Amino acid sequence: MTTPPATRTEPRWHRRKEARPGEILASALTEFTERGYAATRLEDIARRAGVTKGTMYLYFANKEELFKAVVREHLQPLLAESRRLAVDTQGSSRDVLEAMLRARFRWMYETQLSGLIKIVLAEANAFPELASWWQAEVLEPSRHIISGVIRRGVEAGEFRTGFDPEIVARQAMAPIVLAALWKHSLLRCEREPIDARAWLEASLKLLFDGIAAPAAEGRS
Amino acid sequence: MTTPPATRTEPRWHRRKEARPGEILASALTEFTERGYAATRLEDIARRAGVTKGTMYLYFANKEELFKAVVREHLQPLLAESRRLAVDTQGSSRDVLEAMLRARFRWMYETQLSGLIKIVLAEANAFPELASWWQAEVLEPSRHIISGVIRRGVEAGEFRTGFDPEIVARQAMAPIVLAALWKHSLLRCEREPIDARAWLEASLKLLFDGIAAPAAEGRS
Amino acid sequence: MTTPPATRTEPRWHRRKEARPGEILASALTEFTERGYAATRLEDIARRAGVTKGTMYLYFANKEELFKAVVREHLQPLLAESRRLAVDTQGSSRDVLEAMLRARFRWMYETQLSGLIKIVLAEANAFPELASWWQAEVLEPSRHIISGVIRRGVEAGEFRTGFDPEIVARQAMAPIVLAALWKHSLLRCEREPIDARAWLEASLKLLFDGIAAPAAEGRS
Amino acid sequence: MTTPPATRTEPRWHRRKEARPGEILASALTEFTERGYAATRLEDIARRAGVTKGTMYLYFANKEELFKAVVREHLQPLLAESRRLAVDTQGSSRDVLEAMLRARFRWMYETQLSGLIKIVLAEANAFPELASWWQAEVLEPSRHIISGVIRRGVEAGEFRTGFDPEIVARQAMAPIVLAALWKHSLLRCEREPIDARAWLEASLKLLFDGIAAPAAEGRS
DNA sequence: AATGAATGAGACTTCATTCAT
DNA sequence: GATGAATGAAGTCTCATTCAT
Repeated sequence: MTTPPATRTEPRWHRRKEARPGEILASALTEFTERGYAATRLEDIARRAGVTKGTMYLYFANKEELFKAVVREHLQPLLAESRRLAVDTQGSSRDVLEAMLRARFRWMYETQLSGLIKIVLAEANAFPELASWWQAEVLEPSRHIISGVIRRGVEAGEFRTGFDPEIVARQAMAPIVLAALWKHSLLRCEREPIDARAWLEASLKLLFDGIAAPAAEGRS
Repeated sequence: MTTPPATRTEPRWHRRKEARPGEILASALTEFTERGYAATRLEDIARRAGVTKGTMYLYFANKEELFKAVVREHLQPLLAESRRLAVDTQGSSRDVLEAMLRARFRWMYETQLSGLIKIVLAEANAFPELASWWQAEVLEPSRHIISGVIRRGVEAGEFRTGFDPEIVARQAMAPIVLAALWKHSLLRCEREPIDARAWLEASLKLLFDGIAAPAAEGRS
Repeated sequence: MTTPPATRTEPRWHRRKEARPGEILASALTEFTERGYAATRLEDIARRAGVTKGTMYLYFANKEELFKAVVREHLQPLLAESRRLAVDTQGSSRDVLEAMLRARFRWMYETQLSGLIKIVLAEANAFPELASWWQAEVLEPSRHIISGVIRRGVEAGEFRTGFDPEIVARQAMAPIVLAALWKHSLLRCEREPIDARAWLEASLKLLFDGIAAPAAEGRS
Repeated sequence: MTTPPATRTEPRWHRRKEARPGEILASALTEFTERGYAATRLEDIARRAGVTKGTMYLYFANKEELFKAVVREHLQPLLAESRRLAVDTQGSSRDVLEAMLRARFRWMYETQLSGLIKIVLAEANAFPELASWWQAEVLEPSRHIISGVIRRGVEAGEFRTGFDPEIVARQAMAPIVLAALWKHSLLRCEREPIDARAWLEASLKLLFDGIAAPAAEGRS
């Protein structure tokens, strides 16, 4: 009547069914980031997730759908977070921009989003619809928000004129995106890897020194 | 008048021993850049090069060796060019740095080196020895030269103190590297792609406004 | 009434984990014996075993490992049998030797070991480690046991002196080995194939007439 | 008039055209013996013969024809020799038989015919027509001649009755054939290889002791 | 006559996918 | 729901064969 006594002493299979897809997705993100789409074997993903190959087909139609789900699902909560970042800050444009970029750094570099960035860049040609979607959902909103803040700073006389805010926004994002890509590629080959946060801070300083209106000069 | 219908007018192949390896390498660079190492089929490379699969094995031992040869061979002439860039310039540190960065843009973005950058980033985990080599041969020398110019500018009182030249060098290279990566990934998905050169120019301006010594202020 | 035409009555495959390796090994022995290592296609082995190519890789890493496993696995039980043959007999040296050679004939000619003999001879150059192993595990023990019996027969005055027992042992084994090789090569081309057992019996007689001590003369 | 001075100083290509097929056949015999038909690459044969792959097609239609030519051509002179062996001897049946077997040993073991024996055994299934031919041209005549001598010895009262001469002939040839096979397979793996000639002599002694008529007893 | 670059059929091997258990 | 044995399409690689030079 009761569960047999000796067999099945390990509860691994007791994991909630609902947890499975998430575990697979997490495992898949790691593997896809590490090896790229084509070179990743479903068996590797399965092993890391603690399941067998067959199980994955209970949750995802095939490799391609799994891949898309990885991007989609990992991005979802991050997008929500992103939208919150846009409105939460107060103060001078510089303060807002600084807070926003630091938040984005935490968001894009320190989380698994960094892996997603690498994936999307590496697989953009194989999955153009994913790349388009990333453009539309992630990059353009991001740049739009940042350039908006810059534009307001210029209008308020806080920032210098003569720059295209769109391009300043790209340059502001550059160290964040590059650091994320580095983290999953060349970082492990570097003999004296620099601290990404130091890189961010230095480039923030550089940025603000560059765009500060002349009147605002004089601080560090 | 018209070409005779049945007779074999074009031979199935030609003896082109000297030209072949180069054609194959060029084809391979394109394909590897486009699809990544694992997803590229040797037959695709062969077709683009105008040969058959078997021919490639006359020149390269296997897929991996072909891949390494692609990186090695395409980089060689570019490295020579790079060394020349380091010494050719005269004038103020700003002028030298500006010339240097513009040259690097031409060198890294406008040539096939842009594809190599994408390849190395995407395959760094699969080919760590290649990534290490890229670090040692390309990135570190690059950064070293640029940070050297910056350091001299600081010593000459032309550039502001208070920045780590190594990090400024990274930030200076950022738009170039990012533009190169973009070119082979998201660019084709962008609805309103920006001009990479405009991006470079804007970021140069931003950079120099950021690092110019206060006395040097006042120009655009 | 008859089997339904369209419905899948026999499944494409069955789960037969325990039985598979043995079936594949049996099939492989036949094919390798028939065609030699290089000329045997994995697909032929698979078809004979009733599986597909891919299945074989579930059990054997590659063709070479499969080949080695064929030799190793088929030999194992035969070696055990061989060791038993060495001790089971009683009586005069002649009786012991006769029983031993007849047993070896049954063991080497009438079983699949005959195929192994041909394989090892044919592939000795391609797989020297296998040949060495065969030497050490099969031939040398075999000869050692047989020459031991001969030596004892000589000491007991039953066999003539003046022969090197090692060489007599070789000659005693010769018809057995040759018959085994014949069985898998020229036999099927022979117009009037002789009976291998008759060959054995005649050569036994010849042998014993040759080595019998003069005192023992007088019988058939 | 004279040969051009600087170019073509090496006379390798000067070899008589008529020598080419022979060189290729010799090289092919070695390679086929060593590796077997399927595993031998035409390029290996070509290299050993000092020519290129293409050249071989000037003399042989394809790999299979080359293989058959190897067997045919190497056998031709040996068959002539064989026919001579049959008639050249005089004396007692024993002397004739002994001379004949020693000649066959020289003929089959000490020449390249030993390689042919191995080839034919190993490839009998792949080239049954070759095997049949070998049977008809080599083995059966051989056995017929030898059993004829034995038969005459029996009729002359020199050899014992009660043996099938055909089978005695097989046993008489056994050490020769086995030694030839050994030479091209297991010999190189043997730790203490025996001398094939000693093996022959011992087995001759054994044979004659076995078949000698009782009256003829008494010698070593 | 000789070469050797080029070919392409065919082998080995991998791995996404299926499905009886 | 989960498994993992089995599949077979597709990729890498080899090598017998061809043919312009």
